[in-house]
Amino acid sequence: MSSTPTVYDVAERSGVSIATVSRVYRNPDSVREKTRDKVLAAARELGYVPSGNARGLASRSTGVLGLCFPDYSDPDTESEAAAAAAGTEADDDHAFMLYSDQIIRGMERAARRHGYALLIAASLSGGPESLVAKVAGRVDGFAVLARTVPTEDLEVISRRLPVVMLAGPRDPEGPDHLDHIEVANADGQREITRHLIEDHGLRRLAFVGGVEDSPDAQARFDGYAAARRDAGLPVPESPDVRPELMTQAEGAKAVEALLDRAGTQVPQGILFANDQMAIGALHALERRGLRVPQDVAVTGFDGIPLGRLVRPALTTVRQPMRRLGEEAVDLLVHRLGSAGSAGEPESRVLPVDVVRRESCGCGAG
Amino acid sequence: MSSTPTVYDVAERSGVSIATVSRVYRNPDSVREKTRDKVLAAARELGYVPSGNARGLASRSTGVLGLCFPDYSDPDTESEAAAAAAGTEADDDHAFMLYSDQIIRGMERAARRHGYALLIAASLSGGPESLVAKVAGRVDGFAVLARTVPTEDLEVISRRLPVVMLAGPRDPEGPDHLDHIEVANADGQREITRHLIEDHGLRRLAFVGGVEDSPDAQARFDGYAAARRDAGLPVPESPDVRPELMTQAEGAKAVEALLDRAGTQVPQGILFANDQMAIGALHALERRGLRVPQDVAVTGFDGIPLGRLVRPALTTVRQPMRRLGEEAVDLLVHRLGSAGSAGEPESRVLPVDVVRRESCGCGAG
DNA sequence: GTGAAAGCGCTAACAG
DNA sequence: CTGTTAGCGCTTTCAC
Repeated sequence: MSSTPTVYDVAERSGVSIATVSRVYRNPDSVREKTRDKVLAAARELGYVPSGNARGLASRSTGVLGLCFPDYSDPDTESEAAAAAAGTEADDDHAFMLYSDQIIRGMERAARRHGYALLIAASLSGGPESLVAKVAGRVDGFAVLARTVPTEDLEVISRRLPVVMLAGPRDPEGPDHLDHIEVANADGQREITRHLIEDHGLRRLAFVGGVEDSPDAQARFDGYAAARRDAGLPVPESPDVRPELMTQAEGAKAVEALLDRAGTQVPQGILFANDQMAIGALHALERRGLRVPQDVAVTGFDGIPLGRLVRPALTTVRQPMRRLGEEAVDLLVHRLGSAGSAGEPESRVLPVDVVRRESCGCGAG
Repeated sequence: MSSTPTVYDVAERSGVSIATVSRVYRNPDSVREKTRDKVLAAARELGYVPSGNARGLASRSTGVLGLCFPDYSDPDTESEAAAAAAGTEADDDHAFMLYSDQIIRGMERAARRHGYALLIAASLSGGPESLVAKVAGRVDGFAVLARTVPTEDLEVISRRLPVVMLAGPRDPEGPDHLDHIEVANADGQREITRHLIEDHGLRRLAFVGGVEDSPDAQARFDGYAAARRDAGLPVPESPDVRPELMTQAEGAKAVEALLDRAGTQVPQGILFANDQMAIGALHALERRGLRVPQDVAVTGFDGIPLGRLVRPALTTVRQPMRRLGEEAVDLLVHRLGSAGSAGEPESRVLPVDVVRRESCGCGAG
């Protein structure tokens, strides 16, 4: 800690100019080896570490990319401790990778390949002071998970540095100079629905949707509806059940509701807007004495790791979350390149794929 | 992205001085509301975002904490693509959270609570240029996963800002002003070994160690040896098998080696230095017609989520990886506080706990 | 409550 | 290959 040496100190101690010290750190080969060693030695003795801030200021670039994601995990300090103490399944939701963890991993790796580090922050509210603002001020460009940052803030920020929006539909109200990456929610749900209808011959289907304001869940429902239309089945206005949260517990509750309501006309297949709910449903169905997939087929959406391990293994639509992160970095790096800054906002849709496992009636694999 | 407005632009446009603009962003209450609104409005119109670099430079603090972790996942671009294409279990290792993912999560949350953002980087080599140096220059303090950064670099860096070392034993050769957090590897392994010996009455035990230079694995072996000593059993010099990697595949291989070597004297219990290997072993044992735990007990170390899902569920020693991250942040924040900078280097050992599941012969739970 | 001036530690031309 | 000279955009005393 103490006095914090600077280029001047190192320069003086090694008998060169500050410019040379700077060069040693920025482009070592541009300095004669002997000089370089002298500088490095002095730096070591002094405990010199270049200030990223000063560097960034002078060179107008940070070498850092950012990611802002929603503040999921936070209603915790108490509830998590409780879950841990009880050893309940509640922390399953925590033990496995979250959407954001996967994206972080994808971005970190891609960033590293391009020589960037990654700054992450779960965003809170907006305004000045906000973490988003902090991130924005410290990176060369960043990605934002949908609905994390007030559109208004993004509007301002995206005028100053590249921002790519992840997941969620392109917001027509939002700033129009944002790049945007999403996955093919509707296509995926449509295809998995088609699979149930055509390949397994199921007709009595039910769809369990997502929370009110989730555009992803909405798109998935649209895909479901489209597949029904394709097959000449009645097209519903809205999901058969619309849970409060998209958790395992809510999935189980949705099943109860569906069965209670159905009487003897139990659906032949239940499609869930995400894996968590589908997995919760598996347990609930078992408790009600219904076999999956013999009595009722079940499908999810996301492709979380847990889905492969439950019995029966969950048929689902897999989203390439890691790739989402990687593509985000690619897009940012491209924008940062001399070529990129100009172009039109780009919007990519990543393909998803249907993973047929046991819960739909397909064999394993 | 065009001209990048500064405090001067905002000041001019709103008819105040740059000092006032600065105040609006740093301490809004110190400015009359009317003035503040004027400034904010101008900022919005201009698309002004405060430069974190300039701020950091002027105030000598960044509001960011860092984490450097080893570059695990990288032999990838090809091998991962292959695994994905084949849909093999190879990507199991990827699907689940890694050690570093858990720590990232823990740190991110704790950092956020303290108003910090988190900068992460998988470190490459050392020297100038290195990512570590970049991280060091852009944060107020950071954590390093053991053996990630050349000790020499840390020596220099830790003189300038707080660094906390994660996992791995305290390095007596290393810089002595580093704080340090590790988990009770030896204690945990000793306790789980005792459990097998005393509670299950097993005597013919085998220990599968870790890679050569892993101090964690070494400590675990020490714990195993200690438990044997406690029980009056012969104390081995070294693990019965020492794999190249600590993966599922290597765990399976270790089992083969052990069984081939054992003849009819099959061990009654096999203890693995981590969960991955133990899980791989479960499959291998099954293939060889041995039942777990009836014929042979198996234990792991780490407490990864997958261990709870395999059959039989894995008895293991759980490390509090999230807490590792949280404690790291606490330590850093404390050092950063006026009080902290002084104190002696601190070394914490986090307790682990034995999770008794099925693979040792205990019932579920 | 607000302004003026002096850096923070580095990079970036330009000379030599 | 190395030195000189300006700032980069903000925070900070210190006056007013």
